[in-house]
Amino acid sequence: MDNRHSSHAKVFKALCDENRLAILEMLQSGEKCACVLLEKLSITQPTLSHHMKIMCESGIVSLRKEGKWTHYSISESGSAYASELLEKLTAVSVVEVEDRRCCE
Amino acid sequence: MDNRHSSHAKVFKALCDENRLAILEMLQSGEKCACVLLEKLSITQPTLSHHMKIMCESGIVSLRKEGKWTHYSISESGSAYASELLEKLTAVSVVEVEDRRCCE
DNA sequence: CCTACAAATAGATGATTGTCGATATGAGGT
DNA sequence: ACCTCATATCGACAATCATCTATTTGTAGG
Repeated sequence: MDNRHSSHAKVFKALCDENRLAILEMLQSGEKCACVLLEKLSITQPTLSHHMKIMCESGIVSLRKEGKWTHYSISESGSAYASELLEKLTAVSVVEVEDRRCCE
Repeated sequence: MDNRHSSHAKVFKALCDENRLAILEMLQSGEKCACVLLEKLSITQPTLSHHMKIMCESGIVSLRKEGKWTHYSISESGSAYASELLEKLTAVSVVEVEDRRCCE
């Protein structure tokens, strides 16, 4: 339907999986290498890779490549965007309309 | 895995669908009856009912029954909880650890 | 070059989810 | 009691998603 809605949904999809939330929690203490994340989760390497892709594409996580390794961290700008988005989506307009009688 | 993570994921799942975001947008201008929401979306009544259940269970939306009708509105407390949750999940701890060398 | 290792991609599969039509529930009005 | 209308629930189905194994890509060292 609305393209904007599907792009917004993408941001929150990053937060809809238990493993991704666990990853986010680990990243709160700072940048982590994929291999470190991997050894603390009960998932395989391709699955981790898949989750990291989703999180990066949502903007909430960013990555830094260094030789063979990939380091992930929480993107402060991406997180701020997600927070602003959530605030905007749930903001109730002050104008409490009178005639909200709809069907009677 | 962690029960807490799956309960947190539930909150964001409410925001992961285009139709649900469209509904949320409609609710921003105030409480709406299900029938009003229905006529503006290209989905059937059972599908709307399903989406509203998910949104109510997430806490972001609350409902008020009035005779035959059900009126939905954005829950300010539920939204505030979601916002706080997002802030907490993406908060980076100030202690930028030195030895984050992981694998070399 | 060749090997070793980290991460990404491809393809398959089972689970979850969004969607529908059909039916049930529940609340008024006649 | 019965009918009508709004909403919820049921059961089925298709699409999406998380997960796996196998393979490819890419980087660094011998």
